[in-house]
Amino acid sequence: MTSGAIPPPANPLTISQPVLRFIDLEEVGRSGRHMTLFEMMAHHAFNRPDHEVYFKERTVELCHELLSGELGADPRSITYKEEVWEGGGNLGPSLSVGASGLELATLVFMEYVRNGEALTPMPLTVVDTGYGLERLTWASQGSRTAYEAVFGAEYDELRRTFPPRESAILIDHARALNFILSDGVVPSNSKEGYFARLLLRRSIRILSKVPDPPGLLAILDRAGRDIARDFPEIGEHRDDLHRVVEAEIERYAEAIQRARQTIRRQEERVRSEGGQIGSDQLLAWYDSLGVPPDVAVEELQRPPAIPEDFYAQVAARHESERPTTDYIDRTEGLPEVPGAVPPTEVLYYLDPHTLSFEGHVVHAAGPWVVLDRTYFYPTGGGQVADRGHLGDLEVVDVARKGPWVLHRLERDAPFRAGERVRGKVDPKRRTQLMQHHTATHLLNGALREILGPHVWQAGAYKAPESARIDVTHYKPLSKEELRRIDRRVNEIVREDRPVKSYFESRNEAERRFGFTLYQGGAVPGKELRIVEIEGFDVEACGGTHCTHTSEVGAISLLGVDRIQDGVVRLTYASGERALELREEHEAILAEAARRLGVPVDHLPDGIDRLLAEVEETRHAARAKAKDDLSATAEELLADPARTEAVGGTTVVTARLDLDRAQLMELSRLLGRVAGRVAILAGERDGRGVLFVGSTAPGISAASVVEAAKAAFAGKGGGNPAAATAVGEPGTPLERALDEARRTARRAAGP
RNA sequence: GGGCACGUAGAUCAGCGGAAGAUCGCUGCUUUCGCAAAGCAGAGGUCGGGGGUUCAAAUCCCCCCGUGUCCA
Repeated sequence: MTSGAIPPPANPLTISQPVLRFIDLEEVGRSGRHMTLFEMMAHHAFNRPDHEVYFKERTVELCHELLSGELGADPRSITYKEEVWEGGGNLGPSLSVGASGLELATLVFMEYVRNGEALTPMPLTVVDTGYGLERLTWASQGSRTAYEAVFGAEYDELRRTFPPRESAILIDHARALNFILSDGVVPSNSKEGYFARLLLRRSIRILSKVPDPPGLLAILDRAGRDIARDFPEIGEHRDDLHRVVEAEIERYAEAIQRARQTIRRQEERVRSEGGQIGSDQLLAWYDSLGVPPDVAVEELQRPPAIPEDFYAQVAARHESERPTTDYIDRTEGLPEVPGAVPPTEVLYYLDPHTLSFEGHVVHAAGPWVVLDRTYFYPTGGGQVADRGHLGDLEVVDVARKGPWVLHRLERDAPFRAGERVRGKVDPKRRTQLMQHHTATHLLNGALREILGPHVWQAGAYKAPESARIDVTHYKPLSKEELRRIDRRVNEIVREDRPVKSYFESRNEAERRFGFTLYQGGAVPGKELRIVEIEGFDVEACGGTHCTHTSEVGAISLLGVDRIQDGVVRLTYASGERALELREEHEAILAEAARRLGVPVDHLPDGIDRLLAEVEETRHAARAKAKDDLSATAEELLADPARTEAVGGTTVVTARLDLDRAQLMELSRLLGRVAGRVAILAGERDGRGVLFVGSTAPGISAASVVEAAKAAFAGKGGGNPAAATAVGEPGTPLERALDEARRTARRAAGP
């Protein structure tokens, strides 16, 4: 709007909107004036050379009239401080307006565009103002802090239990939470969800510090009551908001519970090693376990002092982090189109059923072709592009760039500008995409209906093979919820409701359907394309859709994932593709049943039997291996050539055709009786392996191996009970074995 | 989006380069009219997945996956 690309909805324009501000979070309750949420009122003017609305003088005049006239401020107390404002590449002078030292408004006059160091005048100048409603309220009442003026009785009520700062934080957070939670934000560990979590957990912490505290839900309700008059959805979503908050309370309690346990164990370990918990450990616990320092200290027997600047130190821990922005440029790889090329008339919006058409080539470069009109749908809104043919050539991709639709052909386009060309959209693919897109809207509607109004689309993707929708939700979907969602969407399909796609003015659409229209994100423009599934779901959407729900065909849910904290993904297919998948699945089941030799309906039992059999076989094999080794052990002990008694120690020496693990097991069996030394040799990949086990007191297996390993250039080691070494290929393993035996004998000898 | 912590038996966790453990739960036996309880015995593990280093990896390194948490 400031650049003039999009016309303002009105000129002059007034707006009033709630604004969330998190950077001053620590100041809330402390400064007496900061809040996480406030109402910002504004009046704007967009001055074109041919149409001057108003600029500096009139703006100041209007502001002054409001403050001194309408609101009755003493004109002598009103101050104007001149500053330079810069933002979004634009800059200009600004005035900070205050009364009796309190800043009430900012008046910005955008005049210049910055290009590096150079400033060029803007094609249109803009008046941008901001008046803080809460500040005006405060100024008009003259109370000690803004909280008393703004929150009134709700604040006073909390003051009976809490100190001023805590009372202010509680009521401030409760008001902000009412807004963000009823706006579809679900508490989570990233992005806006984290702000919701932060506000909730800060509130819970404050409440937990007093005995018998008021309930968080009650505080939220009280804070929401007033604003629900202007924002009715806050009242309407009350029950859903309660469920979201309750889930978060529970989750936090679990996290703290786990953390307490971890803290106790860690202190025990540190103390057993003679150490002590330091304040740096408190920081680490807060960071990784989420446990506030005062809670951690409760668990410790010898707690460190909590640093005064604890939260500043937390911030310092995160200072060196550099957020990388994975900015994806959708127009990357697309060719430049000369500005003189006329924009493409897009016909798929109005008529998704016409798939064969004629158009004129208006631009062609390499494989890319722009037509004057097209029915090809370009990739966008989470729906992949159509395929088909232009003339005899295959269209392999379709993309949108600015006002043009670009068709990419399988090879360089033989067309010249002005040429007439026949386009054919692949009907099977298009039908499937339409079914998946409409199915996505159906799922979105059903999810909101069944899970609650906090559900908001967080992403979607519609391909011919399958489609998926990501929605905000605070816990995993239960089997029962999935079943109900499945039933509900297929019910709407069977009811054959009309799906209407039409254009409507933004204001009118918002008035009729509310902001839930913007499931796919904000859409620019004064006109919106609305896709309305009658009586069920309405969204602003540019995709191609069926005209009746029955055309979608049966929808099969294929999977559900939690893709991140607070976001659930459903994958599904409908129409022909759903049938294909069903056939595939049935074939897999039939084949599995055939291989198991059971009827399909006995498959689970058949698998159980098979698993039991496998288990049994494994058991038997293990037992047999053990028996074999036991037999070997008996043989060795009975063989005078391999077993000798020295003092109270029995030394068993043998070279066997066994691997490392088997040598180890055999040594263990020989060592069942105390006072035995097992010196066993085997081979692996042409290298000699020596394994020594000892249950004889005073004879260390490690020292035996240490003494013997030089004989076969071995590397290895171990502990007093067991040790092993592997030699170089071609070295005499026998010598190592002898050396080990001599060492053991010497150690055992009298 | 980034940092940190954590993934080991059905559950909760210990072990942090040398022969996979504890507690609870489970099964059996002893005891009891029976239950609870106790004692004894036993089953249960590709130590999240994949690479690498090493004579030797649950343990060290790298890459994934999952969970938690803090910060934008």
